[in-house]
Amino acid sequence: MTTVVPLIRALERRDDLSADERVLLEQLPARTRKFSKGQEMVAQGSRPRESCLVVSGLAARVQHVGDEGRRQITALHIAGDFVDLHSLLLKVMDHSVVALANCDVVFTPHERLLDITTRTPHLGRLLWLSTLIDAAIQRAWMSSIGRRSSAAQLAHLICEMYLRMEAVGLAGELSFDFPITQHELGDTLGLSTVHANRTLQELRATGLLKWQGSLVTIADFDRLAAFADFDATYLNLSKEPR
Amino acid sequence: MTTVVPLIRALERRDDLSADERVLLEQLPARTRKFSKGQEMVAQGSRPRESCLVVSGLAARVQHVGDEGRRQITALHIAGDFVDLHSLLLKVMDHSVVALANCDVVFTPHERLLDITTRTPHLGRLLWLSTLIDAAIQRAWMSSIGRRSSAAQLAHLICEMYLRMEAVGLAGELSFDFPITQHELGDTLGLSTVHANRTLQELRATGLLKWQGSLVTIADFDRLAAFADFDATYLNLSKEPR
DNA sequence: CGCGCAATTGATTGATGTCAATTGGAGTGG
DNA sequence: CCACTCCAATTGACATCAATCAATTGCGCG
Repeated sequence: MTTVVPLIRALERRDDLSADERVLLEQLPARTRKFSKGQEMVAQGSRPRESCLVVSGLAARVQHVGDEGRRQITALHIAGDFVDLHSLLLKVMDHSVVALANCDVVFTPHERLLDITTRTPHLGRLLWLSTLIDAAIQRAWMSSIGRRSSAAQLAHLICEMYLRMEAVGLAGELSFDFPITQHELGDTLGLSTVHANRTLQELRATGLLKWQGSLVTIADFDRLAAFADFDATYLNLSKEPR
Repeated sequence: MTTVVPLIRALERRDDLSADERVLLEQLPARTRKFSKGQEMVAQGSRPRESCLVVSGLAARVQHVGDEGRRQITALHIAGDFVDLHSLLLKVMDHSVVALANCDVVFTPHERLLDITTRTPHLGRLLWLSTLIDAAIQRAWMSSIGRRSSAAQLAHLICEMYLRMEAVGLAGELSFDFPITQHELGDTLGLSTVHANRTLQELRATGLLKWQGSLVTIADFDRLAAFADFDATYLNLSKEPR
């Protein structure tokens, strides 16, 4: 099952795995499904019996607000991200998961994951950790939405996505593919589409980054990070015993 | 150790505990400390060796943004909330925890908690669950900050806090004690103090709630919830096998 | 009584949303 | 290859919302 390789790599970024643990993960039943741009992979209000992992593409957690079609994207997920471990214990989805680009996604039954947490508590903790990192990212976003200027907020997001992409080998020389629509960008920043567009133009005008098609290129990471008041601690990209 | 009673009650709200599990929890070493309003109980950037649980009072997770003293409150915690399980695996705090009112807080060593996750995976999952619920609340807040009008956002917060207080027996007849400053309220809603004040007045003017001193009284929960577009699913207040 | 902090107010500026076009580019059928 | 369609990106004008600045009021407490 090469499909779980991204997961193994993702967990190993945070802590060492024993050979046994790696085997356990490789033995996970993995049902691969493809989703095309715009498709919903997990529905708000549903009670999933499997959790899913993004193997390639870009997925978003989406929450619908009010009855006028407003929505907020509360997380973005790339290859190696366990998008939906939350439903393992939360049972009822409080949000939906949508493909923003074509995605390959692997589904694994809840009972097998629970089994892993029982048999190897350390692996269980690493899964737990993965959801804790999601939560840390959510806090960072919350602070961004609430307290940063729209330009700084966008810059912050770009710094984060670059480092996350870079960590899984998806980034080039200060550049990465970010196939997100300005409408969707607005939904993640808590801005209208029009303002998302203007914010993006403002950031381009500073010369700190280029954004052509879906390719984002950072001119100077340190200056961009300074502009965004970005501190990567919350991404937990370093390896520690957990 | 009667100090962990709030924790046991909190976990039991979500799933049944066996007698053994209850004993394990009761045997947790519990160092009780008092914090007065404004005091910091966990510092951003630190590496705690204990996790803490609020026994009484009101605590907030705070994130500092930029260098002009801006800050965002990313969570509020009341009696029975395990405020700082996050540091158990995250290691470095990405936020600090502050007392908004005088608090009694219990600290438990990380190694004992890790030990529990190893010995009783089910209890480990319930601790995990507690952080997942925190994350679900964070998502709801994110959607509120990003997509709701300030009045609806405040109404949403009130609905949430009422149900949470009610669940631990801290609410009266549609009322509860909410000792939060308008400045702090602004920091949780992502608004300036002045605007927090005006939003509060606006909500008072609708007649949906009263707020005298620190006592919040909801006139009509259903209408308030409708106004706020509030759906309690994310609070996971029902009991399920996890 | 007076200090100090929280709450409140008014005036003004700045940021963001909304509405309504227009432009641009990719894909499609002729 | 061209006309056409669709959707994303962009623009301008305008209306609202929210931040800021600067007082002022209210209240608990020594």
